[in-house]
Amino acid sequence: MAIHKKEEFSTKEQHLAAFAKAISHPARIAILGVLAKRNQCICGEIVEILPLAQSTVSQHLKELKNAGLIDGETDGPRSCYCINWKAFEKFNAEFHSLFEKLKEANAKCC
Amino acid sequence: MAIHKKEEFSTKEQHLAAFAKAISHPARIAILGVLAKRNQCICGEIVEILPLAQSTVSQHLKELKNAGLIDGETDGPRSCYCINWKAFEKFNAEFHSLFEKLKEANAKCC
DNA sequence: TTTATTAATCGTTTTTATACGATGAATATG
DNA sequence: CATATTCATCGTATAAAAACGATTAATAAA
Repeated sequence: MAIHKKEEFSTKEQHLAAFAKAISHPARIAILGVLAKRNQCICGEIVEILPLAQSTVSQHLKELKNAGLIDGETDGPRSCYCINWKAFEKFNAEFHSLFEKLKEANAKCC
Repeated sequence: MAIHKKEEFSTKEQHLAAFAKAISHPARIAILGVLAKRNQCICGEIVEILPLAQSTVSQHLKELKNAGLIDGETDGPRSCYCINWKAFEKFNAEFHSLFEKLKEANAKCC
């Protein structure tokens, strides 16, 4: 990609795109599902459920955390994760708002 | 990535992830904005607006089309694109449903 | 204190994404 | 018919993502 051009778009577009990227892998959607069902759980439990190696799961968790969708805190030698519902809600609203704004813009023009 | 593991997740997870990937780049979100505002337009118009080369825009359009989010048909030497609102609505509903299901699963457990 | 458990990080490999210029095919215009 | 316009595709380069095994750091247990 020689040069990244992502910076040349609006903050809103970048923000929404980053969120979309966070959930653009089935493993990460599956992780959110596990966390929702159990409210919170440690990395090892997720590794047992997903068909992925421990290091790979850890990577996906890191990305979800960077995107703000989950929180994680250490509990002894373990790491306990849970969904950040507030952030998730906010992202959900943002996405819905994109859809509504597109429809609105379209209605104005036609 | 040695081996792809995406296939080992559920169809629903794969489907939603693919949709998220389609809108996971600011350029593609911007393209949707342009299409919504003008209802339909040709590739060249989008190229004039975005800070990207013609071939790059064409690639992004192809991805949006593959994801089903836009339709495109040739009009002489031009290619005219527009948003596939039905598909977009469906994806929007699917995404919203993910959020609701996560909340529901979480409510059951706590 | 030694040992085991847990998970993050490192290093590496392979695949995919992003971006561009150049080419080519199709159609429109002179 | 020759030329110009438009855009998709090709080839290429670089960056990022995805996956794994191995290592390491931290804590718990023996």
